[in-house]
Amino acid sequence: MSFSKLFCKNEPGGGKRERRKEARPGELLDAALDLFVEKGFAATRVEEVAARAGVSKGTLFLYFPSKEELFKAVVRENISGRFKEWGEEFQTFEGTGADMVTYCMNAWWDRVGATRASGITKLMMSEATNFPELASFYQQEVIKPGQSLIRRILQRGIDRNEFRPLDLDYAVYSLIAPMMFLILAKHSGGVCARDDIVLDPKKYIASQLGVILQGISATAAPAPATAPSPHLPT
Amino acid sequence: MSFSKLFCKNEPGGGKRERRKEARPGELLDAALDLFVEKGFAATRVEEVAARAGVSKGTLFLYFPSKEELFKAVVRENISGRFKEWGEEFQTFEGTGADMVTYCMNAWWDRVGATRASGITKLMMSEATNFPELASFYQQEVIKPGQSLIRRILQRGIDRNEFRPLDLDYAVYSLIAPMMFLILAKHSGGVCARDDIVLDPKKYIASQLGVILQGISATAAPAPATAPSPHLPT
Amino acid sequence: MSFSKLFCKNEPGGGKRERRKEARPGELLDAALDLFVEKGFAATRVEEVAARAGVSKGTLFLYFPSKEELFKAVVRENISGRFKEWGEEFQTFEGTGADMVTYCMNAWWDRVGATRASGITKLMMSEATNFPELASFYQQEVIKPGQSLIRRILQRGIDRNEFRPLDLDYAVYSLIAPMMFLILAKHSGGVCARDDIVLDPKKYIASQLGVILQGISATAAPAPATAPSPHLPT
Amino acid sequence: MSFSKLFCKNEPGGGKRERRKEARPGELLDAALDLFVEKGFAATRVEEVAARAGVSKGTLFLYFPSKEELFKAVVRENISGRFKEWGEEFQTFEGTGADMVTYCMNAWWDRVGATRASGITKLMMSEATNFPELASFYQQEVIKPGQSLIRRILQRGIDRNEFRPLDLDYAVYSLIAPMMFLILAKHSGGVCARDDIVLDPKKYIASQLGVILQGISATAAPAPATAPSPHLPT
DNA sequence: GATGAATGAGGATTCATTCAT
DNA sequence: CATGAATGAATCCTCATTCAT
Repeated sequence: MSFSKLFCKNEPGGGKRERRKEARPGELLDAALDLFVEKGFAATRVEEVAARAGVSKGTLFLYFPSKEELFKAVVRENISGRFKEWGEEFQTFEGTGADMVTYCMNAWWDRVGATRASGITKLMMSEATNFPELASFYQQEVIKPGQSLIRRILQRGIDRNEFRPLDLDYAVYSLIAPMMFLILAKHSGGVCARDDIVLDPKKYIASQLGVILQGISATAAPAPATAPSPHLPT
Repeated sequence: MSFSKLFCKNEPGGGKRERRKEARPGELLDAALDLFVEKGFAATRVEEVAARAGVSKGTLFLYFPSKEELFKAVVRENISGRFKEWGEEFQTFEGTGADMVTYCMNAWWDRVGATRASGITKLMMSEATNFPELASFYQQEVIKPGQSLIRRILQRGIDRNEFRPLDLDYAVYSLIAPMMFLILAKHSGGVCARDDIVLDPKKYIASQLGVILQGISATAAPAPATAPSPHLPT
Repeated sequence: MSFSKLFCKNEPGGGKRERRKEARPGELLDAALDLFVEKGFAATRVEEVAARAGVSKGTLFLYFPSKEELFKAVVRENISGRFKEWGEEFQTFEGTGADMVTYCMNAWWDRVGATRASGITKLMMSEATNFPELASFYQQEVIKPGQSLIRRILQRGIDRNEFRPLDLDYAVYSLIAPMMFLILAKHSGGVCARDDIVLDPKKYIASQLGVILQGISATAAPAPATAPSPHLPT
Repeated sequence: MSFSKLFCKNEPGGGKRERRKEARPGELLDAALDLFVEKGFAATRVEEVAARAGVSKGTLFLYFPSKEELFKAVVRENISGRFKEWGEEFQTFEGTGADMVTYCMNAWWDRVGATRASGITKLMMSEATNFPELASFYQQEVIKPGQSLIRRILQRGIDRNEFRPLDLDYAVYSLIAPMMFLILAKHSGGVCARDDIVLDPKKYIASQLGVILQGISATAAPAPATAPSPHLPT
């Protein structure tokens, strides 16, 4: 259930003036998302949010009782609760495990990573400790469904003898970490990747897939036992 | 060269008052690191930092002229400029590429990831846009040397025919992303990983290494061509 | 051109809230003038200024970005740039030099000295070294035009053989010093004049004029040569 | 009775180290005088005073229990209680009234105006309202004795038919205002006089005496009746 | 005595929130 | 509904004063 649905009617009817009026909360949420992602919660001023949405400071408080509630609305609004939908998609998926992983990562990028909503990931990272209830919400709505989905994909590949046996509790991160990193790189002003080499998302995903798929393939030679580092100094 | 070294002499000599004088900046930086990492720059109150360091508000300003300078000092202090040292270590490393990668990731975790200094990664992510000059500094001191080191490790493995040919501009992220993710997971209050399944760092690293090393191995069967997703819907 | 004119429209129209909006800067400047003159810049608290203007602390900062800018505005606002206007008045003045001096001093008192704006003189004295740019401004806007005006008045009298020849570089102070003193006496809590004998401004001016006009008169016997003090001890 | 006499023994005996020690309060008073005159009471930091006196902040509080007491000591120390002494000087003065006035003004300048102690005049002007008890003290010690002295000088001249009859309550200011102005000009960073024409104190005094002495002379033609200004506009 | 590290009350400034228009 | 002027709690920072060494 999307928060903005409560306000933003999709019917195109009505004059431009009226549509704007009705669109206010959505515009505020959009503006707030951008600013919260860019500057963080505390460093974002409500007046700036209002200004970017083209309304006055007071108007913001007509729709959101406080800055904190605005923040929560931004997060809730932009959390893709689409995992059930995706789950069903994969239920009927016909193809190899590799296809499925490939499709999954690309779809995630296209539908979430590449959109403004992906900023929520950075936001949650930065603000989780300041908003524990949002963190819980995020756990329930994103982390757990997301991991479940990935587990099922990997399990399917293992069952089909396409992937080698894996400890799924940890293997999921072989898919999650690269995607998370990509999203963060996009929103973190160049402190994740080199700022002098453009990071092309599609190439990045292809590169990661190349490693991961070979890395979990059942047909590939097993990786050498991870020997303890020979002479690790303190 | 560590910032706090300039202040914090280890000799226990001197009376209580004087000894404290020399320990203050270090104590303040430690307290500030924790709080900035936990709450972010703007949401951290200087009085709280001072209290955690066991001093009063005013004392903090005896050592740092402003909250912003305190923040910069925290970042500078905790950025490990140890890449050169590591580079030399690897120069003389005798072992397989896999050993080297294994050693590298474990060493990174032991020396950086597992320490409080790793919080800087989260901090930079959150505050990079608010402190562009720090972001540049981080680029120069961490991102670029870190990537260089990893490139050299991968190149060595390729040259020795241990690793398959890789586009190094992207392959580096196969090592970086998992480590970054681990560090962030540690500092982000459960919004990176499931909060009901303990994420054991060593197991995580082992799992990642298992995938990565098989994934870049020259002897493993090549990963199936990453076919374009068969029926990706808009 | 008065600063407050930019804000304080005289039309009484508008509701209470709106009317106040336009009156605020003027009210704040008035309150600030009084307090700065009475206590000095540093010893005046912005909250006190706001309270005297009948608003809260925050409101002051709606109109002036800082205490210092408030101070500058107070000075600029109250510096009478009326010397050009006065110059023109004197251009067409028909009367003796004595009339002119008499008129000048009385007009100065009535239009500046007797008003609250005269406090600026004390302010500039006290704060000139703390606000060098304001001191320059005061030089340009008050000191130089004022001296020019007086020079022209004296020169006219000399040209008409009403006044004896005078070194104008110093003679101007025979008019300026008494007026300055009067203004300071008004604003300095009794440390210029005896506090048990009321200093009546008009009588003071008449007395000063009596001495000055006879003192510069061409028809009066020349003052005895200012003999070096006969037995000045160290 | 000079305050610093309590501390500053004049005997030159003792080593350099010891003499410095004994001289501390005097050095602090000197430094404080300069800074209070330059910046005002509130804007002067005790640390700056101490630094200028070459001691540490804590040392200042060994000699003066508070910043306010330091300020009072500065004022008391520098208020010349020499009027009685001067009165006796004039008791036996043999010479014309003009000589006496001339001597008086020059002596005032040499003994007070030209010294650093003259800064007290500016200080009292700026701070009188903040330190009412000092203002009273100044009244008793400076204003009243000073005016008495001048009254006696003028009265003597009138009695000897050298000066025309004068309303002494106001005539005193014909001597006081010019001297006060000169002192203020010296301490007010160029906001009293033009900053592009050097104000030579001796020439200034000569010029003022020229006007004043002719202005109060009994032999000079009376100044024209100070006609009310013919057409003073509102 | 002398020092200067430490303190914390006090003051400038910000900004989320309210509310009269 | 929308506005933006007004508010005042919250926060950074200063600096007179204290006190252990």
